[in-house]
Amino acid sequence: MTETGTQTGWQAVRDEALRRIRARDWPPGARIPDEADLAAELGCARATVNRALRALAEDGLLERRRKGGTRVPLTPVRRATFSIPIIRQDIEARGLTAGYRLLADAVETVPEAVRATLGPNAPARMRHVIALHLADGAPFCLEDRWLNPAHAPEAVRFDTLSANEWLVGNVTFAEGRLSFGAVTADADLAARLCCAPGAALLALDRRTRAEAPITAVRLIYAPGYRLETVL
Amino acid sequence: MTETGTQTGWQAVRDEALRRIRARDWPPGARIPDEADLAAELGCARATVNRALRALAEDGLLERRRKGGTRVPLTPVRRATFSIPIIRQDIEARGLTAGYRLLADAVETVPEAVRATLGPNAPARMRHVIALHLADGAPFCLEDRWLNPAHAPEAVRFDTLSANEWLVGNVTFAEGRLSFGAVTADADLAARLCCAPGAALLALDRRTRAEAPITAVRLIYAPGYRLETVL
DNA sequence: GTCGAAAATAAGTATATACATATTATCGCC
DNA sequence: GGCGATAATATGTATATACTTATTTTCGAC
Repeated sequence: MTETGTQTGWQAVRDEALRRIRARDWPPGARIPDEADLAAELGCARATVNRALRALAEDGLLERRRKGGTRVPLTPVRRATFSIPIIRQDIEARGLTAGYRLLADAVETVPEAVRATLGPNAPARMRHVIALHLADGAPFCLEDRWLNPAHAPEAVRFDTLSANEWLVGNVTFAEGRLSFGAVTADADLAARLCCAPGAALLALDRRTRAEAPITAVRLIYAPGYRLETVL
Repeated sequence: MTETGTQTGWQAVRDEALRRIRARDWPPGARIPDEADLAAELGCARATVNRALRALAEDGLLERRRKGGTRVPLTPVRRATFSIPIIRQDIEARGLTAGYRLLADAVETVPEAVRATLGPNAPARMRHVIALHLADGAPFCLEDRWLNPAHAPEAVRFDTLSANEWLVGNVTFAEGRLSFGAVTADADLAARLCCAPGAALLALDRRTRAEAPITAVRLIYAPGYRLETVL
């Protein structure tokens, strides 16, 4: 089929499907024509339709089942994808100069609250690395990290390069979990992030592992930090 | 090529590529073998390799360029995908009973702070809908929404069905933005969410539009709410 | 009407072939 | 060494054909 603008065939099919969903030609709950029929109607290959509809299913806008066909869900679960860069690049992308200050780095016994989140094969003692990331000299986020010495022996120093950045370049993980929540700045946290005690701060928790845990980190952002994406 | 377990060929190729990235067979910054070479090595079609590597690129783990080939990025920008269900289903997925209470619904002049976020063709007056979502009778989140009457005329009532849910079933959008951050509970918010004033709360903002804005909503979650995903 | 088995079907995938296109490398000229 | 043009290349996409597989429907026995 002919393209419009720079769109490729499968993207044009996807957008036509979106248009039909939006116009309620295909209302919520409805089963849509199968791939072969759509291909005939739109003058393209079944594989092209498949590619287009799979993309919409990945975004949560369609539900697909072999034999069962493709439906517009009654209550779609929309998917939102956020980009998670390394901290320095997050800062630089905001047009700011990134700074870094290592605050602590010692092997310590892992507190039970952290240990409980690590999963199987967790070591009893890990490196506890605390660092402050600055944007144009002002606190941007605090990195509070437990790090498996098996993956980052003490010879690896985080005096100038953050653990956040070192890990990305040196360790790849098999599984990871990411979560966000809000925390209240206590006096210590407020001092480090230069904000009022009691301020609401966004906290990002990430745990990664291979056969054993690699790291558990909490990034606590200065007030006002927001994660954004397009839907 | 032969599959392992229930994995299909392209998934097996993807996982082999991940294994090589993880093992640093393909270190950060390295250009990896091109698709035709990998296809020959792995005993499958180039299209199969293409499918596998595109998936990794979509996750931010590889960078691809026509002619330039495929590289492991020096500093990958990992992508994290969150599922955004309707609020009632978010509650029910936690094994809790969803409740709903409409607190306010009136056409009002849109405050400048909200209006500024709406983009072109924003109406001066919109429905301001405030509702509380309950989980097992306890406040779960507050829905503070500005809604374009062109998309939801006043005849549409939100006494028992939330705007959040009604919109999903009745209006599809062309563009949307999603962001979240942390806010501090003031006295009013604390009363509604049954938490202490000063508590840190996760706030999720969503704006959707077609030719004109559809809605701008802020969901403010009770303390402890976390957005989670796997990496 | 229920149940298990079999058939049918629609999506999921694999491949080969071909073409498109965004880059990167090379070349000739200055 | 720089520049613009050209060639080369590796990914991106389209198609046809075939096969796989997860469902859904149908069927026959009871």
